[in-house]
Amino acid sequence: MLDALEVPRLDQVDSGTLSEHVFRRIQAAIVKGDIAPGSKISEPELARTYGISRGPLREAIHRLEGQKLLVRVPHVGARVVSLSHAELIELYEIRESLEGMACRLAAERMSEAEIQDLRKVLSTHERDEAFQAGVGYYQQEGDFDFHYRIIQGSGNRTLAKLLCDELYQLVRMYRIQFSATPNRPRQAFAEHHRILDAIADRDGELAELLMRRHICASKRNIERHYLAAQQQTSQPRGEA
Amino acid sequence: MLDALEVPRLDQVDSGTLSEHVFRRIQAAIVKGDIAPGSKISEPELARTYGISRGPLREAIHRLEGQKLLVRVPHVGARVVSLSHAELIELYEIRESLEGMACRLAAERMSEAEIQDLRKVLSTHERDEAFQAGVGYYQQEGDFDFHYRIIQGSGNRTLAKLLCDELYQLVRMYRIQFSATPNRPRQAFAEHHRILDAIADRDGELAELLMRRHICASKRNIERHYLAAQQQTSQPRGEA
DNA sequence: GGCAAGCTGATTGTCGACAATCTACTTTTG
DNA sequence: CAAAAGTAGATTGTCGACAATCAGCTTGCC
Repeated sequence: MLDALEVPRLDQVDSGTLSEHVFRRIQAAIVKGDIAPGSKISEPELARTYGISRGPLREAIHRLEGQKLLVRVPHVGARVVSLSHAELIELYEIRESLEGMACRLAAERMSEAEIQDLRKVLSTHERDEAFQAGVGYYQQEGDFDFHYRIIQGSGNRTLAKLLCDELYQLVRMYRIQFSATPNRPRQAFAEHHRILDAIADRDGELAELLMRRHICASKRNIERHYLAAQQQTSQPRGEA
Repeated sequence: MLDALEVPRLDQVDSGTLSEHVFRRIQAAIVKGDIAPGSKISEPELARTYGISRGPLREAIHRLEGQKLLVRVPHVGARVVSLSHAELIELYEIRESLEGMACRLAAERMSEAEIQDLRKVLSTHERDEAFQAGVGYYQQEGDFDFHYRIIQGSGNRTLAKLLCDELYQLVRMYRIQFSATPNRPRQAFAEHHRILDAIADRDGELAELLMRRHICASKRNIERHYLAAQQQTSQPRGEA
């Protein structure tokens, strides 16, 4: 009778403050693209939408700004972030450095059980997502996301907070935006496997190198995307 | 007659919101150590101190939390951060990776004028601070700080925002706490010179390596500090 | 006498209203 | 007719008060 009475799902509820609740809802809406990048955030409108006052809403907005999902300018208001090509590349360069380091540490510190567990995650992806032809491959989240697990496995909790709490949702947002690339998922999957092999071999140096190359490949993929989009807008009747 | 009338000091004022103002004041108080690490932040008390209501104060607290100078727990309140030994080391490992990268980029992208300017900053430090025997060497701030300039020179604005807007004040806080180390300032100064030489030579690889070693040396210096403090507390009458 | 339960005081979370500021439109002027 | 100034509306910033929650103490019970 006391199954789940006293324990209020510690990992999901995160305190029942309205601010926290609304923060997560808006976060999801932005990452999923339900609120368009670059669009303006109206405090009174959102407050009505979620049925709360502007107080906790403003708190949520500030936290979203900390996650780089919103850009705020005093006396004007907040807008959903819309990274320029250059800014997105810069973000990936930072990831290259940080996740490369995390991967090296993970190779040195992850337990055998964690490694085996991660291998299981990869094969789950292989089974479930191969059918979807990679459509949803990039929409994995949290513990089901390869990169997320590697970072957690680094053992550097400060690094994990930085990457997973602050930058992760932003990366995820753009990951979803670019998820329509045809062959990239299959390639990324192969790269993940090789990275995990290096970790299992406890070869930190190689693991770091492979992770850096993996992120660099994603970066180039985005660059190709932008280039294609630009050609399409500058020469609209070229191939259409 | 219109010298500085219409232009309200763009770089200093940052909008005249109370929130912004109080944010900067509390930030300075924490970094300088006027508010002790680990001490609790009372909203009503601070609101009285600065003569504002709790609204803008809470906004300032949230921004301080984003800079990792405060740690907040729901329904309990905020405390000034007090990094454990392990967390401080983790922070320096992250700096090693990120500032190493920034230094490589700076070697590739900084203009000759910027390099010459930075050399001037170093010699200013040499003249002014050599007399103070390094007491205030670590209290340089913003554009007068070698690391800050290197990061800005990297040209990666996303990286600069991350390091200078979010992590910088935290680093500065601990830099001030550990500033009493006798020989370290002189050594750090020599290392700065060698890093700048590598940048002037446009040797990105070397510049990155030297910066990483420089930060690693700072890290070891901190470790020595902690070790000494621990020996003193565990064996109080050993050397006293 | 020690420990647990209830209570008191203070603190944090939330709300609605007022003031300062910005955006967009209208009006006026060259 | 175009551009600039003025104005109206809405939005953001700020405030004080009330409700929910937590920390520490007193009280009662074993």
